[in-house]
Amino acid sequence: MAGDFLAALPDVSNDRPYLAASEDEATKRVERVLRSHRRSFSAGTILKMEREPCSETYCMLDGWLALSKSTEDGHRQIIDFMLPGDIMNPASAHRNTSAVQIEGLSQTTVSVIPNVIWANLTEAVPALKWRATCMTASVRSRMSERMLRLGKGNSEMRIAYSLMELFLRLRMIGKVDGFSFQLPMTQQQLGEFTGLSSVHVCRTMRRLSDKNILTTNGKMDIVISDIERLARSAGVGLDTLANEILPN
Amino acid sequence: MAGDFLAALPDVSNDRPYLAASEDEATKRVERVLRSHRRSFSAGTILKMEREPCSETYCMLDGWLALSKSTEDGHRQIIDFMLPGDIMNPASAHRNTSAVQIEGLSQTTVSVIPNVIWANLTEAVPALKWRATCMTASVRSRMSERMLRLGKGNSEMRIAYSLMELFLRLRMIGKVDGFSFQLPMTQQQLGEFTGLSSVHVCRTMRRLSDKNILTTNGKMDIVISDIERLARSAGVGLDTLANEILPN
DNA sequence: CGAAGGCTTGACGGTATTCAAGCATAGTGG
DNA sequence: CCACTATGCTTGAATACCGTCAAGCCTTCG
Repeated sequence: MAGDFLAALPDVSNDRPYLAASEDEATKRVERVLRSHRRSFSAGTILKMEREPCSETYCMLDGWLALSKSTEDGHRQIIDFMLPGDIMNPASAHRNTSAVQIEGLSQTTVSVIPNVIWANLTEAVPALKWRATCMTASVRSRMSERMLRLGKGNSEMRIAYSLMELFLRLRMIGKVDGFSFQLPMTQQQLGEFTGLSSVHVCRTMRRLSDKNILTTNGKMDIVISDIERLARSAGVGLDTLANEILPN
Repeated sequence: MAGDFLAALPDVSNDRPYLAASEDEATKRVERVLRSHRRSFSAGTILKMEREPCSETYCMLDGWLALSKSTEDGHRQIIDFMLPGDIMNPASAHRNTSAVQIEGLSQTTVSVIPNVIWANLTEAVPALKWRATCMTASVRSRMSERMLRLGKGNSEMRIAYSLMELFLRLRMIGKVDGFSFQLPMTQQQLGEFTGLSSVHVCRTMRRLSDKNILTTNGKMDIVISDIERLARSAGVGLDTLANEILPN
């Protein structure tokens, strides 16, 4: 499991000459910390509410989490999804409360690591710190892309972009089979991600389906049948987007 | 100038026992680096284009910057504004290109510090590193709040929220006089920030003005006359928002 | 004084929301 | 095995919100 957090890393030792412990020892230490703070949650569990005290860093081991915020009148916006290998600190600027609600979309395994321990760990394992830095940039990049489409895109662009983003992220962690993948969420939740009503998500996906850009079976099993046109609908090139939002 | 980046800091030495150089020496070193990389730009200057190579960290000394992304058909979304005291690294996940376009909205002074130098500096001055961490959380928090409103809010909520956010940020750096402040941007640009057309920005601000919530003079000089009702329109409490988005 | 840029207002049309009803599927208990 | 329910997807109709187009006005600057 811990391997997930170190294996995919670029060789950092060349350009960042930290005084690292030996590779093996670092790996073991990371593994130990991840294991000892490991917790599992079933789908639908709310791990943290908005503004609840929070001083932990979350390392995703398996499953999906949704980070969301809600208005007083009950509307909800999903800010981001967390997938295996992702690292997240949900703290607001005040540093001791969570800026978002954290909810499991599926059976989920997470290491919830107190910030003090996390700080020590990243000090000791530069590769992990580097990974966290890349993650921060990755989150910011994809949030920016989504903001652009929330502000200026129509429903087709929003849905197409979201599917592209999730496809790329899932592909990186080996969770797609060719061009098909499954999203553990309802159309309602995809709407909360894209800023659309569930009804309009349905209509928009049908339109994409009618254009033979993708196929669905009504259970959020997606097959992209024309990635080029999907990318065009999303308003971004596949490789361009991959470079921008995937941590390297 | 450098004082701006250290003065407002919380006393970190208590809960984060880094081996810090003496206060004075650290301050001098930060001042030296900031000064030697200082650059000034006039309003309208584009400092960086989207996807342009970028390996620098930006420390705002004076003025306003807008970070934006554009669609192929020419629509633009302003992702965030940078104000004096802010620290930003515009890198995408790929780490060597900028995820956003950077443009000056006013006469601006910035220290543009190569990442290697920045890394050394923050290693040597823990207070600065802590500030950068707070800035990261602050940016993420306010982006989340804005995403919520881009996705689920109407024009009044978007405008009201944006004015609240900018009011709070400006107040923190001493740029408001009571409840009045100036925004160095056109209604077109405020629309690019809120995901609205300039025409609708105009109408919405007029509506807020008709309700006696604020007054404008058509030159982006804003006076908030009823902060409580502005907060209600924005869908957030003033203090709640301050806690969430202002670095402490 | 003329030109340029930005604000304002009206009219119109398009996109997305809401409300409502019907359908399909999976799970439950008799 | 079969109602029965709950949940989510689908589709239609009516409505609301916002964008676009267009014209007029004001201010600033050369």
